[in-house]
Amino acid sequence: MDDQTVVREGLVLLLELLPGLEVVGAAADGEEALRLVPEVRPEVVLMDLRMPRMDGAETTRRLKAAHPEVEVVVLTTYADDESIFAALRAGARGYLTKDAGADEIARAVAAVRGGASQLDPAVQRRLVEAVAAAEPRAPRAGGLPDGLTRREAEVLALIARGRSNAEIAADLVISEATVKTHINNLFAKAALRDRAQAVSYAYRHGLAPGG
Amino acid sequence: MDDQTVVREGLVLLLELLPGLEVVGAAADGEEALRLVPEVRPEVVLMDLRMPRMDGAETTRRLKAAHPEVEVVVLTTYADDESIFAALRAGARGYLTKDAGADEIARAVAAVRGGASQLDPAVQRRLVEAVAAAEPRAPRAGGLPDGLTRREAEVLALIARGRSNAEIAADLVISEATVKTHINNLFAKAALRDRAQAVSYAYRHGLAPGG
DNA sequence: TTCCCTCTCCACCCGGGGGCGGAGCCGGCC
DNA sequence: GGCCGGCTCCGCCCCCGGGTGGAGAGGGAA
Repeated sequence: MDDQTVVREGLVLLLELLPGLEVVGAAADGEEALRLVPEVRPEVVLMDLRMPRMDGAETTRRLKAAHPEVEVVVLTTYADDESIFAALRAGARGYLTKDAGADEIARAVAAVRGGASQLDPAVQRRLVEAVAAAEPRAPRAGGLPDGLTRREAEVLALIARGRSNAEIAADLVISEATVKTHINNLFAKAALRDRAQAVSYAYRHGLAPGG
Repeated sequence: MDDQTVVREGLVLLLELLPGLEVVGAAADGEEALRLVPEVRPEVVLMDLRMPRMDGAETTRRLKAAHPEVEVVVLTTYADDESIFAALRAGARGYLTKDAGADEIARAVAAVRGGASQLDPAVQRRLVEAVAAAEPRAPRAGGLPDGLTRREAEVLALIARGRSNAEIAADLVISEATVKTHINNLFAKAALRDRAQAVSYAYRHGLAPGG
């Protein structure tokens, strides 16, 4: 799918030449694509990101919602992080730039049909770095930092959830005075000044609920 | 680098046959590799993950710490999530399984030398799915949530760093009154009650420095 | 020009948060 | 038995943080 007619028709011709690959349809924009897919039942959709009326990411999202079995390979000129992650989150499983040759397109299509992926090498690098930069997610089980007790960690988790002392007291069914004691103790142990720093500490050590 | 002598020597022979690729050394385990690298100054290191004495991830971590310019491509039989993410977090920029052909190894080496990556297709799929499943990390450049202004986001980032109002005022070279104004505005926009909730908000939206 | 938004600053109020000292209870360890 | 650490609670003090209302300067858009 591509909004530039010349590009699209050239691409169709190119793809028809490839063995093991059959072009069942072509669309000029997202809305046309969504109409076309139920008719022609493709296994794989090649998707441009920049299109009029509905962009590729949104089209991909709707396409996967309606037809989860259809695999989407993005084929676009842009390879910025924004586009890449938006497309992949929308459900695309391949991502090629338009300087990819016909053989690379064929490999990518074959890969997604086989449950794998074939991405542009630069995109692969972006993903590698995104994964490498992701937090190593501290193990939830045991091992509290700085000698915090279970109760203190529990209070800390509630602080990280934005609860006030009174709310924490209600949550744990203890008095507010006790909450303050726990807080003072954990502040001393973790060298924290106030609850704002405590929230940050909780996130960095994986003690925040869902963080 | 590989601990099985036969495998290692066979690999060396294979790689020597590839154009544009020169084998400058081979090691049986991580410690030997760390000794060898400063001597032979490789551009790219092929790394097995399962090795005696020091595993590939740890070796990669130390190698990148001592020689950040050296690129590491993992070449292993295992492609479970655990191994993949551990290796990439350790600093590897390529990941191949041992059913990769010589040409794929050559492509991977060339890719990392060129600042890109060439991963095993199955590994690519794992990364794509990891990224797709990851929380929609708000884009750092532009696109602030809930209509926050740049200044408000700046103040928020400092709050998330645990700074007091007075410290934030000093950091931004404005009065504390202005800081309080920004804070009140961003609290209203983001529906926050206090700075503890603000820190949590900052982390969830990727506005916290390093979070 | 006019209007709106952003950024800047002021004064006032007050309630929650944080510091400090002290205390009792319980269970585990020496 | 004695001791220690965790959990519970109390009172007191004080200041930072947050709410409100108001105001002026500068810039961009209509």
